[in-house]
Amino acid sequence: MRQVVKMMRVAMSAPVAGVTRFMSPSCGPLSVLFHGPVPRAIGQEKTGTCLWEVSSGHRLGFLVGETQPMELEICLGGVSVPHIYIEEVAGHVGQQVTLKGWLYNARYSGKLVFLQVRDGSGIIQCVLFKNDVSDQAFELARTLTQESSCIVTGTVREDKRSELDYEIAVSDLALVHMAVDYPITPKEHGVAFLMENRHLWLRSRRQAAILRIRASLIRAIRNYLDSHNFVLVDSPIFTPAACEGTSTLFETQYFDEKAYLTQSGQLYAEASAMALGKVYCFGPTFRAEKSKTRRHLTEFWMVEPEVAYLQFDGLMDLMEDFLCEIVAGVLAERASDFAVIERDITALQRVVKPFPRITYDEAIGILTAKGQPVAWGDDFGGDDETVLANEFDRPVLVHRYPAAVKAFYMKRDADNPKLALGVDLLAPEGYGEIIGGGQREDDLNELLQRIDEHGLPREPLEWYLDLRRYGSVPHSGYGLGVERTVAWLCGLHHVRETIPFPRLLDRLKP
RNA sequence: UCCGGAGUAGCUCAGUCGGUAGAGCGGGUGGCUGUUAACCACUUGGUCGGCGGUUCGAGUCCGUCCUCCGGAGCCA
Repeated sequence: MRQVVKMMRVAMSAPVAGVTRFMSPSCGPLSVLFHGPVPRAIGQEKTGTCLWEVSSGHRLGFLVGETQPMELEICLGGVSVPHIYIEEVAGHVGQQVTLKGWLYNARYSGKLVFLQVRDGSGIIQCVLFKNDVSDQAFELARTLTQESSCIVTGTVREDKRSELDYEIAVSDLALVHMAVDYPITPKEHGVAFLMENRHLWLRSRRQAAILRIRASLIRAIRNYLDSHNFVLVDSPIFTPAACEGTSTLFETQYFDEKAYLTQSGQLYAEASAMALGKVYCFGPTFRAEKSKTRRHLTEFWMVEPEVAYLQFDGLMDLMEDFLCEIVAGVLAERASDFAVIERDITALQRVVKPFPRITYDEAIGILTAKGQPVAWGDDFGGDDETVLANEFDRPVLVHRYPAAVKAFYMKRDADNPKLALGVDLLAPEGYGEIIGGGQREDDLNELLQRIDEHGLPREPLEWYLDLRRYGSVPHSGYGLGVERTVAWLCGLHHVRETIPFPRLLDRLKP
């Protein structure tokens, strides 16, 4: 809280040039309020009022090259007004604070101005009465444009007329930079336009809330794995060749040879698990598939835990416990953001153990009964997953798929070799598969046979086969797609809003 | 890649039967001491996606290309 001990007022008439020095009689912070043209020393060119805080010291010097008159208020020997974030205002009621942010929206009513200011942590309404502030500050408030950066000083007070129950009674306002013709107005816009302006769209209340939820989810994932003694061992982004399946890879030049961007860190995670037991990798993944749906990105983030000596039933237990804890963690941390995006979280609060577990065969039965038959041996489509998920009030685990539709490294079910020990976790409300996992084939000869059946070359997989030559053990793991999970948590129609700068089939910019 | 839809003011859109290019928002000016995507008055603003064709005349009809949107397959 600022406690002004002494105030000096210095009026200067134009033209004044050179260095002006003020000697402070004591140590301590120094606040300077400039009325009129701001000195060049601050790097400003526009007229206005500027709050300049000098951390400590006795001497203040600046260039005055303006041709307009200038007036200074110098507050000496006091404590400067503390800068706080909007999310902290509840703890500063009745106190004078400084907010540093951007203008989100404004309304004017004659001698009264309402500024909605955002600072990344939230949005708060700042009120200026003409009679309570300087003419310069009031004029600035009237002309401040959307997304102009500004510094607000004022008193926090509770007021039910404001959306957040709090508002700032402004005593001073300073311009940092005036924005000109900000493209995204407070009215409605189309998705195409917003995606073109994604770098600015992020500033909107809704997008910021989604990104905070994403960050919270990633933190919850790391917290879970780190606290359960998983070791973070990241997999490479550059990979030498297509090791898995038919998915298209992004090709890039790696000095004198070709390299590909990773489409999964799993094979490397298996090697890491043989070294460190319980591991996970967490990074971007690239798929050059020509997929054009609400569930697909060409670049997305995936966390892939892998555990040595973990077998199939234990894997499903782990997936279940993991998902329950990370969902609960995000709900606890970001309740206000779920409110901002108007997500009804009662469905998310039902994400508790145990999850229903059904076999592929049982899933086929459900789909047939629901009038959406699937031939045995086919994989499920998006609509099939939605029908299955709608049968339950929480995520469902679908396990033991036909081996033919699963990757070469999946271990076969000992009770039925036509089935693979793979499991997908389907999110409720039609969000589909957010986790895919399985027990890995640990027998060298079986694995060689699978590789041949899938028509894959052995040579680039020799290092992977070494894992079955030198102390092979049963092991399992899974991969969770961050964006699909965020889309489900937020109730979004499309994954493109779950990542700051989405990369899609037809979008590489911005 | 396939199927469907759309491109008109900075943004969201309307534009009838082929006959002078429209609205709201935004920007600008003025008004208003409690506004909530504020409101009121005035004002500014156009390569009708590109190219070609039909026609006295094309935003409108035809051809073609481009871009975007939605969906499918594949997958997280």
